[in-house]
Formats: sequence, C-alpha cells, structure tokens
Amino acid sequence: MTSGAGARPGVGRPGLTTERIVEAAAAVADREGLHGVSMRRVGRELGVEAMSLYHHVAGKDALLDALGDWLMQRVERPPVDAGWRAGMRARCASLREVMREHPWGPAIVESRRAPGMALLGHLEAVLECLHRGGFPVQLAAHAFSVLDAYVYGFVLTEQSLPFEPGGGVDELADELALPADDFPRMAALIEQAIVGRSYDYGDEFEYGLELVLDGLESRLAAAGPGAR
Amino acid sequence: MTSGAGARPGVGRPGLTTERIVEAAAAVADREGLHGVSMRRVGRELGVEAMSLYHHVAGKDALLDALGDWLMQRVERPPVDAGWRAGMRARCASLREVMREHPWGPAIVESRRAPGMALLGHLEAVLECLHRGGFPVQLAAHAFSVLDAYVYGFVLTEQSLPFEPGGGVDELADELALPADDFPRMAALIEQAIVGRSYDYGDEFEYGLELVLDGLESRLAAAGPGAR
DNA sequence: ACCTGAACACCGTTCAAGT
DNA sequence: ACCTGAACACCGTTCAAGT
Repeated sequence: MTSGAGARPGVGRPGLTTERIVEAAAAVADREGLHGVSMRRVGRELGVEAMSLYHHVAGKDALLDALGDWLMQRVERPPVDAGWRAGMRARCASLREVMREHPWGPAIVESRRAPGMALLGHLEAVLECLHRGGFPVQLAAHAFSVLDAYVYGFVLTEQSLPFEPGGGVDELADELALPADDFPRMAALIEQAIVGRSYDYGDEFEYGLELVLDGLESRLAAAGPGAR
Repeated sequence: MTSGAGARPGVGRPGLTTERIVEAAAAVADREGLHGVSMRRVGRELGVEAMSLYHHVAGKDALLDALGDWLMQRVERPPVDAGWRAGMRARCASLREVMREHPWGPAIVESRRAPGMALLGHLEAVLECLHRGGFPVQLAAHAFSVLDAYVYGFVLTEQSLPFEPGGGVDELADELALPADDFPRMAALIEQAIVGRSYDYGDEFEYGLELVLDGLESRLAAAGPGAR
C-alpha cells in the first residue's frame, strides 16, 4: 500500500512535474539559447516524449511564462537593512548578473506579458525599499521605471555588442575595419578610449547606474525631507 | 534590343531585389510580429516561392540583419544645428518612436550581433553631436552607453507591461487582482498614483530621459569647460 | 492519471532541375 | 541568371489510443 504494486518504482525517473519541466527548459536555454527551447527538445532533456509535457503545462507559451518567472526568482531582492541607494544598487547588480548568466533573459522578459509571482514579489520588495528610503509614491514609480529601463537596456545593448563581452575591442577595430574617413568620431573613440588600455564595456554599467542614482537622489532631496 | 525578346516584361512584377525582400519582411513583422517572419511567409508576401529569396539573401539570419538595419535607417539623427542636449533628446525620442511603430524592434536589436551601416552611421552622428557639445571622448562613450541603455530598456519594459500602452491601468487592478495584503506597496502605488488620474506609462519616458540628461550635464560641467 | 504514436500544418535549407 | 519542386530534418499541437 505504501507503494503501488503495479507501478514501476523507477527511482531513476522522479516523475514529471511542472517544476522539473521548467528547469529542463532553463537548462536547454542556457546551453542552446531560447531559440533551442522546443517542446520536443525539452521532452528529450527529460527522457520523455514532447506530448507528455502537455499534461503539466498548457503549451509552449505557458512554459515560457513559467521560465520567465523562474528567472525572476533568481534575482536578489534589496536587503531590508540597507538604505534605498545601497538596496537599489544591490538589486540592479543582481538583475544584471542573472541576465548575464542567462543570456536569454532579456528576450523572455520582452516576449512575455503575464507577470508571474516572482516578478510581482520582487517589484513589491523594491517599492518597499524605496518607501522606507522616504520616496513618495509617485517618485518611487519614477525611480522604478528609470532603474529597470536602464538595467534591462544595458544588458540588451551589451549583448548586441559586436565584440566579446570579456575581451577587448581590438577585435572590433579589425573585424569592422571601418574607414576612419567616414567615421572619424568612432575611430577617435576606439583609438583614444579603448586601444591600449584594457577596456571592458561592463565597467560602463556602474557609471550609468551611479548617474541614475544621483539623479534620483537629487529628485528626492527636491521633494523635501518632509514630503513623505 | 532595348528589352529582351524572350523575357516576359511583367510590369506587375518588378523583379526581386534585396531591398524589396527586406521591405516585405518588415511588412510581415509589422502585421504578424517577428515570430511571423519566415522565408516562406516573406516569399508569399512577394508572390514568390521561399527558395527564390536565397538568390538575393544568404539566409534567414542575413535577412534579419538587413531588417535590423532597415529599422535603424528610420531613426532620425540628432539635428546638427541643435545643442547636444536638444540633439540627444530628439534622437532618443525618434529611437523610441521607431520602436513603438515597429514593436519587433527591440527583439531584433537584441538578437543581432553584426552592426549594419545605418547603425554605424547613426552612432557616428551621435558622437559628433556630443563632441560639438564639448564632451571629451571618454564622457561621450559614457553618455552614449547610458542613453542607449535607457531608451532600449524603456521600450522593452513598456512593451512587457501587463496593460495596454494607451489605456489606463484600471485593467491591471482588475486583471491582476493582486491581494492588497501581500502587496501593500503595489496596491498603494496603483491606488494613489494611477486610479482616478489618467495615467500613461509613456509619460515616464520624458521624466527618466531628463533625469539622465541632467546627470550627463553635471558630469560634463565637472569635467570642466576647458577639458576638451 | 499519465504517457504515447501518428498525424497535421508548419519551419529553414539543399539540391537537382527547369527556363 | 533567376526561379522552382521535391526532399530532409525539424517545429507546436490535437487526438485517439494505450497502460
């Protein structure tokens, strides 16, 4: 009675669950890109036919929704004990880090409409942190909007860079081989700012983030310390 | 001799060119999303078999590269006579407008690696505008990075919003029906900032853009008027 | 209840064949 | 030179059938 007689115990096959399916989808996406996430491919990842997945997931769209929320679970919420600035810095860094580890992140955020529980919970934590930092509701909305736009946009543009993230930009100068006569400013940029020094586009992230945070801080000060 | 004897003149069918193919692809994307852009579908749009396209385009990847550059051609460059701030404001607005007209824009920017001529030309014009505004090379790179990240990110997040862009957020409150006990800050935000007033998330764009521009202006001032 | 095989209408791309 | 038909190895999804 503890374990059905007719059922193959099969310890090797834990049985299909929505969670296991989403994790398999993430593994496939990590390895082969979002492009490679197909029902058949995810099924194979689990040693199962594609059609079996339909008993646990409504369809591919629902699977992608779940995958988006799986990603959002990995993003750290702002620490409760830190101030708003440190909190935002930490959660923006985590958001970027997650998107870096899973390069299919921006694409899935972009293609989805239905926000999952992880996203909502994260958003709530962000708003709570800003509230504690003294942000009026309206300003908190502004802050959230501009910060999210910046982080997602940075990751997006970083990924579409024509050179490898880690490597220098010397490749770019070679690969592109853009005529300096037609593009004098770009040539100057590449020469002065990049060649020679070890340039990492990733360093731009902190610069822009601090710029945005500075902007928010001055807006907060202008709103007045009493404007709670 | 002027026109071959055996060739069907066929005024109705201008003959396939790369340009016509890219335009057809854009039309399909506008109508059915980037998802709907398939070689077969684009072929049908032109009254031609899918395989004919391969005589003018190397493959689907090359077609998408060309489609990305087609999009970038539509983005207005900063006016030469305006100052850097007005110039950046104008080109950021245009970039956003183009992405709004063609919602598949961010997706294609994200998925492509090879920058086309339109993108390079646009980038050059932006750098030129900043240079004239007195931006040192390094600061121009920062400016470009943070502005692009902001605009792309804003469009991306705007599109993944769970409510219709034009409409209010009343739908959200209904559709989501999130329990106010679990999400007090979000509930407060929706209630205070949105319900009642006619809230348009699009208004956030200008707010954030000005915040970023303010940040750049103060960085520029700190670099010193003589730091050319 | 859960899994599956066959089937349907799609994909991108190759290749030999037509004009 | 340019276009095409058939073919190959893929898609998501439905549905009737198995256990």
